[in-house]
Amino acid sequence: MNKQISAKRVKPYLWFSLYALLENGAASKPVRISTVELSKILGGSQQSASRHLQLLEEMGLINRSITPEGGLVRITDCGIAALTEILNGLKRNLEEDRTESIEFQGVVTSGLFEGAYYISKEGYRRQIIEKLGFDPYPGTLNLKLRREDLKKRKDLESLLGVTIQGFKDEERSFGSVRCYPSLINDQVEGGIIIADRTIYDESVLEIISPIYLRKHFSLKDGDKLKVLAFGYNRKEK
Amino acid sequence: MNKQISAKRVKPYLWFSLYALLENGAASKPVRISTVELSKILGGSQQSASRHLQLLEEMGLINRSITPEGGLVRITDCGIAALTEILNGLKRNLEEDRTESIEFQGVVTSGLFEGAYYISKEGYRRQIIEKLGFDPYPGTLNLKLRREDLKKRKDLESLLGVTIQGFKDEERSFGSVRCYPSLINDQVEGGIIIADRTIYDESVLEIISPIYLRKHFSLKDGDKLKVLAFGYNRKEK
DNA sequence: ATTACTAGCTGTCGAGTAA
DNA sequence: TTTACTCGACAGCTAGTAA
Repeated sequence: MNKQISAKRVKPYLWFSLYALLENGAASKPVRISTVELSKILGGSQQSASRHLQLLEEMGLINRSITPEGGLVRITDCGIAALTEILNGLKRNLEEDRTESIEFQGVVTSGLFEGAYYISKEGYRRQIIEKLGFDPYPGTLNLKLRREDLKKRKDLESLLGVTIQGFKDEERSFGSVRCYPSLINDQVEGGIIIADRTIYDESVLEIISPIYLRKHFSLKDGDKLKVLAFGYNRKEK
Repeated sequence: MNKQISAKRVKPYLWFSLYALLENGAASKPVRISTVELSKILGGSQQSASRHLQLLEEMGLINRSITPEGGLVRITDCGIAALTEILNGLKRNLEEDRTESIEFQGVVTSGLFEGAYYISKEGYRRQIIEKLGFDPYPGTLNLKLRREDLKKRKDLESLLGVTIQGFKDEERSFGSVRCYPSLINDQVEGGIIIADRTIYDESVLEIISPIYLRKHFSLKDGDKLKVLAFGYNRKEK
């Protein structure tokens, strides 16, 4: 992903051309589409379709390789971002409040063993009991996500979770974190913790649970684990 | 909702103006917004914003009442439809496969007592046992939805459910139906049946369950019932 | 068959301005 | 302050055509 082009910077007519490509499956894989075909879809001329493709490519929103049988077009990550921006805007404003679940898979890794310190703070613990409905084991399990699940983490963060308020004790202050109720390996309840200012990289999920997960599932570093997280769309009415 | 204007007929630049209005909360309630304010949001001139509003109104996508303090703008059902069309397109193509839950509330009504006939057909029963995981009580419960839940029914239908295939017996043929696994009154598992060619009006949900719900909850016609239905976004990858 | 250039047309934009 | 008109400028469109 190069320079991020906000969807707002993409002119409306080009955005709709990009959308037409999306509708024709150019998101995940390159798609064979001629300028004549695209013009039919857009309801314009072949010349305009051609120009749109040139401009979209120039802006880095699509990749193409042109052959005599028609161009091979694929939307870039940057293009997907421009589309997703509008998707999120529409969802925010049009969708009812619903719960959604997102499934993650990853492998167990060792963290910095700081989790225990934070979780055992009464300020956090009390809220977890109250809002998540369980008394957390004093420690967190770190899950390194598969590459293909990185995008899902962003999806999860775009959902509403349970907010655990920050607080102060004698020594220092602790920031707010969000928590998404989760089901671990289809079996154990728990939660995913997302700190608003995280010290972890985005490919690691921090998991809490009422029980000691490493022991319960006999987990060693590198073992696979599945986590099903729940969040809400935000309500706007 | 008058003549249905497909989002495809709305010119890109007008669609984006409509989207800007949505982002500013003009979906559910009228919103006070002057042409100067709108022009700032759109990054254009006051004159263009004014023209866009005129055109959107002409097309029936918004309603306005103009006052000296700035116009009061509300997006019409038709306008919402034009926005939703794009939302659904984006969702279909960008979203991962996730389960979503939708909650319905309604009151128990008497149906035509045909449910028992259909459910007891082995062709349906076997599939329900296999795909839903329970042996259905031979009958359906009809739930008359609240007005505000009618839209949710469409949301539910836009999700993927479990398909119960049609079949033939000696006498006649039976059509396919879709079923959405559900939780009734937070307690009993069951499913919502949506026939592809329904004889019921859209404000009535047909519910199946392994138990006789009327007896279990001591239900009389007019009693309230809550149903939480689960469906999947369609996968496109 | 393709894509994409040039030329000329059309429609959108925005400054000025009226109501 | 508003909204919205007129009209000159030009962005984006299409037809014709080249490669």
